[in-house]
Amino acid sequence: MAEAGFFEKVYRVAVQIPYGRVTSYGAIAKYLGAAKSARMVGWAMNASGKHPSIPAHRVVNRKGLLTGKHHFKGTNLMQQLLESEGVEVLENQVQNFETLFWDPMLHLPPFEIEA
DNA sequence: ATTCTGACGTGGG
DNA sequence: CCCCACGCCAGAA
Repeated sequence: MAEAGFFEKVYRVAVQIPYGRVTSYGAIAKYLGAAKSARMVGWAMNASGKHPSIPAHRVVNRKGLLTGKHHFKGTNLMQQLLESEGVEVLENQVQNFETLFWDPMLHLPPFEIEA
Protein backbone atom coordinates (compact mmCIF):
# COMPACT_ATOMS: atom_id res chain seq x y z
CA MET A 1 0.00 0.00 0.00
CA ALA A 2 2.55 2.58 0.98
CA GLU A 3 4.57 1.37 -1.94
CA ALA A 4 1.88 2.60 -4.26
CA GLY A 5 3.45 3.47 -7.59
CA PHE A 6 3.71 7.08 -8.58
CA PHE A 7 0.77 6.79 -10.96
CA GLU A 8 -1.40 5.25 -8.30
CA LYS A 9 -0.75 8.22 -6.07
CA VAL A 10 -1.71 10.51 -8.90
CA TYR A 11 -4.90 8.57 -9.45
CA ARG A 12 -5.79 8.93 -5.80
CA VAL A 13 -5.76 12.68 -6.17
CA ALA A 14 -7.16 12.83 -9.68
CA VAL A 15 -10.28 10.90 -8.78
CA GLN A 16 -10.87 13.39 -6.01
CA ILE A 17 -11.07 16.32 -8.37
CA PRO A 18 -14.56 17.77 -7.95
CA TYR A 19 -17.00 17.89 -10.84
CA GLY A 20 -16.67 20.98 -12.97
CA ARG A 21 -13.28 21.75 -11.49
CA VAL A 22 -9.78 21.54 -12.89
CA THR A 23 -6.29 21.30 -11.50
CA SER A 24 -2.75 21.32 -12.77
CA TYR A 25 -0.13 18.61 -12.95
CA GLY A 26 2.20 20.64 -10.81
CA ALA A 27 -0.43 21.01 -8.09
CA ILE A 28 -0.91 17.27 -7.92
CA ALA A 29 2.80 16.60 -8.07
CA LYS A 30 3.43 19.09 -5.34
CA TYR A 31 0.72 17.55 -3.22
CA LEU A 32 2.43 14.22 -3.64
CA GLY A 33 5.67 15.82 -2.58
CA ALA A 34 7.15 15.61 -6.04
CA ALA A 35 6.70 19.11 -7.34
CA LYS A 36 9.61 18.56 -9.68
CA SER A 37 7.99 15.51 -11.11
CA ALA A 38 5.05 17.34 -12.58
CA ARG A 39 5.82 15.66 -15.88
CA MET A 40 5.49 12.30 -14.25
CA VAL A 41 1.96 13.20 -13.27
CA GLY A 42 1.08 13.49 -16.91
CA TRP A 43 2.82 10.21 -17.50
CA ALA A 44 0.73 8.54 -14.88
CA MET A 45 -2.33 10.04 -16.51
CA ASN A 46 -1.30 8.48 -19.77
CA ALA A 47 -1.53 5.10 -18.09
CA SER A 48 -4.87 6.22 -16.71
CA GLY A 49 -6.26 5.07 -20.04
CA LYS A 50 -6.52 1.74 -18.28
CA HIS A 51 -8.40 3.44 -15.47
CA PRO A 52 -11.62 4.88 -16.92
CA SER A 53 -12.51 6.33 -13.55
CA ILE A 54 -9.70 8.82 -13.79
CA PRO A 55 -10.99 12.23 -14.90
CA ALA A 56 -7.83 13.08 -16.76
CA HIS A 57 -9.72 15.75 -18.68
CA ARG A 58 -9.88 17.76 -15.45
CA VAL A 59 -6.11 17.93 -15.31
CA VAL A 60 -4.46 20.66 -17.33
CA ASN A 61 -1.16 22.42 -17.23
CA ARG A 62 -0.48 25.49 -15.12
CA LYS A 63 -1.62 27.75 -17.94
CA GLY A 64 -5.00 26.08 -18.04
CA LEU A 65 -4.30 24.70 -21.49
CA LEU A 66 -5.64 21.30 -22.49
CA THR A 67 -2.19 20.09 -23.35
CA GLY A 68 -3.25 16.47 -23.19
CA LYS A 69 -6.31 16.78 -25.36
CA HIS A 70 -4.34 15.35 -28.21
CA HIS A 71 -3.89 12.16 -26.24
CA PHE A 72 -7.60 11.56 -25.86
CA LYS A 73 -9.44 9.33 -28.24
CA GLY A 74 -11.22 12.14 -29.99
CA THR A 75 -9.56 15.37 -30.95
CA ASN A 76 -11.96 17.42 -28.88
CA LEU A 77 -13.01 14.78 -26.41
CA MET A 78 -11.21 16.44 -23.54
CA GLN A 79 -12.78 19.80 -24.27
CA GLN A 80 -16.20 18.28 -24.70
CA LEU A 81 -15.94 16.54 -21.37
CA LEU A 82 -14.98 19.78 -19.66
CA GLU A 83 -17.73 21.76 -21.35
CA SER A 84 -20.07 18.97 -20.39
CA GLU A 85 -19.21 19.80 -16.80
CA GLY A 86 -19.83 23.48 -17.29
CA VAL A 87 -16.20 24.41 -17.84
CA GLU A 88 -15.71 26.98 -20.54
CA VAL A 89 -12.97 26.05 -22.96
CA LEU A 90 -11.78 28.31 -25.74
CA GLU A 91 -8.89 27.46 -28.00
CA ASN A 92 -7.78 24.62 -25.73
CA GLN A 93 -7.68 27.10 -22.88
CA VAL A 94 -9.86 26.83 -19.80
CA GLN A 95 -11.76 30.03 -19.17
CA ASN A 96 -11.95 31.27 -15.59
CA PHE A 97 -9.12 28.87 -14.91
CA GLU A 98 -8.23 30.57 -11.65
CA THR A 99 -11.83 30.29 -10.50
CA LEU A 100 -12.23 26.67 -11.52
CA PHE A 101 -8.79 25.74 -10.31
CA TRP A 102 -8.90 23.15 -7.58
CA ASP A 103 -5.78 22.78 -5.50
CA PRO A 104 -5.44 19.39 -3.78
CA MET A 105 -3.12 20.85 -1.19
CA LEU A 106 -5.76 23.41 -0.42
CA HIS A 107 -8.87 21.25 -0.42
CA LEU A 108 -7.50 17.84 0.40
CA PRO A 109 -6.12 16.87 3.80
CA PRO A 110 -2.37 17.40 4.17
CA PHE A 111 -1.80 13.69 4.20
CA GLU A 112 -3.76 10.47 4.48
CA ILE A 113 -3.40 9.32 0.92
CA GLU A 114 -2.69 5.89 2.25
CA ALA A 115 -5.61 3.68 2.84
C1' DA B 1 22.55 -1.86 -18.38
C1' DT B 2 22.03 2.81 -21.18
C1' DT B 3 19.40 6.29 -23.81
C1' DC B 4 15.39 9.00 -24.94
C1' DT B 5 11.33 10.72 -24.41
C1' DG B 6 7.61 13.38 -22.28
C1' DA B 7 -0.27 15.25 -20.85
C1' DC B 8 5.30 20.30 -16.81
C1' DG B 9 7.30 24.09 -14.30
C1' DT B 10 10.34 27.80 -13.45
C1' DG B 11 13.64 31.28 -14.60
C1' DG B 12 15.75 34.62 -17.57
C1' DG B 13 15.59 37.92 -21.57
C1' DC C 1 2.61 39.59 -22.03
C1' DC C 2 5.76 36.19 -25.15
C1' DC C 3 9.70 33.11 -26.26
C1' DC C 4 13.84 30.15 -25.13
C1' DA C 5 16.59 26.99 -22.31
C1' DC C 6 17.21 24.00 -18.34
C1' DG C 7 15.83 20.84 -14.83
C1' DC C 8 13.53 16.68 -13.28
C1' DC C 9 12.34 11.85 -12.77
C1' DA C 10 9.94 7.62 -13.95
C1' DG C 11 8.80 4.43 -17.58
C1' DA C 12 9.57 2.51 -22.31
C1' DA C 13 12.66 0.97 -26.16
